[in-house]
Amino acid sequence: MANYPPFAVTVDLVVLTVRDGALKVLAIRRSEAPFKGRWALPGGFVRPKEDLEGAAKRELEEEAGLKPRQVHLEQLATYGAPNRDPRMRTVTVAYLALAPDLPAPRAGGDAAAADWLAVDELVKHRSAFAFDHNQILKDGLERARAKLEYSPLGASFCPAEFTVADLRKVYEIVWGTPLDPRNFHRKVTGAADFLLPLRRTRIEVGRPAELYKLGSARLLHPPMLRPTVGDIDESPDR
Amino acid sequence: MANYPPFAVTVDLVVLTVRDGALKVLAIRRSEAPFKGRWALPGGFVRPKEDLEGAAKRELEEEAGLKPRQVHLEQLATYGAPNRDPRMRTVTVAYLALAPDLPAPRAGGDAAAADWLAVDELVKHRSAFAFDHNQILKDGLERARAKLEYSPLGASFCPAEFTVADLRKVYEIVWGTPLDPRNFHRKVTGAADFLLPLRRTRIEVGRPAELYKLGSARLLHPPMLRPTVGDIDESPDR
DNA sequence: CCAAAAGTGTTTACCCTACACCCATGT
DNA sequence: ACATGGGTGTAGGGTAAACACTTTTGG
Repeated sequence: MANYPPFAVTVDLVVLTVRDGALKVLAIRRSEAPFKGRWALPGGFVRPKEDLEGAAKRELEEEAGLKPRQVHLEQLATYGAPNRDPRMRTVTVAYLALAPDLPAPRAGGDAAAADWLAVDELVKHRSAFAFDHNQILKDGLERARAKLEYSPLGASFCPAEFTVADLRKVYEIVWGTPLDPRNFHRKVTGAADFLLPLRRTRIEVGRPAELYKLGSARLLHPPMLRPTVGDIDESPDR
Repeated sequence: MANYPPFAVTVDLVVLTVRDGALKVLAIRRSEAPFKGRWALPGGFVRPKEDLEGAAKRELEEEAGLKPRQVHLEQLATYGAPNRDPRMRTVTVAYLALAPDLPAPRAGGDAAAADWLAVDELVKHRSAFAFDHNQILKDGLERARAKLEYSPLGASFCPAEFTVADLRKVYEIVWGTPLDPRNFHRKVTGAADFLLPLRRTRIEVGRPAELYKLGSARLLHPPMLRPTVGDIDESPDR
């Protein structure tokens, strides 16, 4: 017990939001070596008397200016390859955060620049985050996409009051696939305790849309299924 | 960078198997303070040049006598409450392992006694594992139960060659609920690439059963749904 | 022949997809 | 009136639950 190998423990955050019609991830431009000048996920050391989720919430405030209240936060996975940080032996506990499109201060406490990067662009250009953050982002995206199917998590991207169309756009953007508005509507309004109607409407264009807030259900049952991409015809062109 | 709070990093294992018609978890009797004499999950420190999964595999061999080859192993979650170990600040990365009922050596390298404990009994008696291992076990059970629905993971509890009835018993034991043998049969044999028939049979009692090995599918589609426990009638008695 | 378990067929209900259609607003 | 999106109805196909029934062995 007296002796054990010492590790540095950090938390890293995959903070996702839907903004300008695209799925975006919060990234920090590194101002120090290693990987100076490269993008990285926000994160930092866990303090001696802080629990892991507490550290994640603190970083969320410090680096993203986001109040944990408004954000869904869950543990994603832990990464600890011996050489993931060239400076020292580090284990990082990654958290996934889903935030509505708030007018949040972009850069946090640190001097480094922070920005929302479009996930599609990152994937197209093979990203190039520092450390193993490409993998962490990939795992976070997959978790978020999978969870939309059976959880009320999509609403975490919406403001407190939203319309069915707002929610549908979140699904379409996160999944990158169009959904039938009519079937989507029936599905989410039909699920017990999933959406709570506010008996008010909001007008944008066309018929006013009913406003909802999230209900008490923690599961969407039956689940919303992602359209199977290559079910019969794999090639979209031609 | 020069200075950071040092942590001890450990891996803990939730090793599940089906044995004597019950779901069992591998437990170690602690021979040292704290929690001396109490049951705990097997685990240990991660070594300086070892990655996390490597550490989990090493513990699997050392403490359970299980070759990682025969076992499904996946990361479960990470636990790092500041006081989870009274001796020092420790973060543990928990792994979930699913093993067939091998004639495995019970006790491993350590002097401490190891045994398979029935999960039902533990839950009934409010367990009482050391540290936060009750929570870790609970999370591991939930993960295992959920994954049976949509993955070929149930077969990890079976030997390399098994019958549909073998697999069904795994599901029934892990979920604690009876399943219709006929619908189960149709479902698992109907899913593409899920089971590979070996064109041989095995005789126990009654009509010989076809032998199968696991196919290449990594997903069971459509999923096998757990019977909803309290769908209408919550009380089983009366 | 009977018991026991393996495996098939059939019925019914539900859910999903697709799309026709109506509704409520702004211009 | 018409454009625009919000929302409902409905027909067809597929999957699941329940259970009758047939098959293949051992006693």
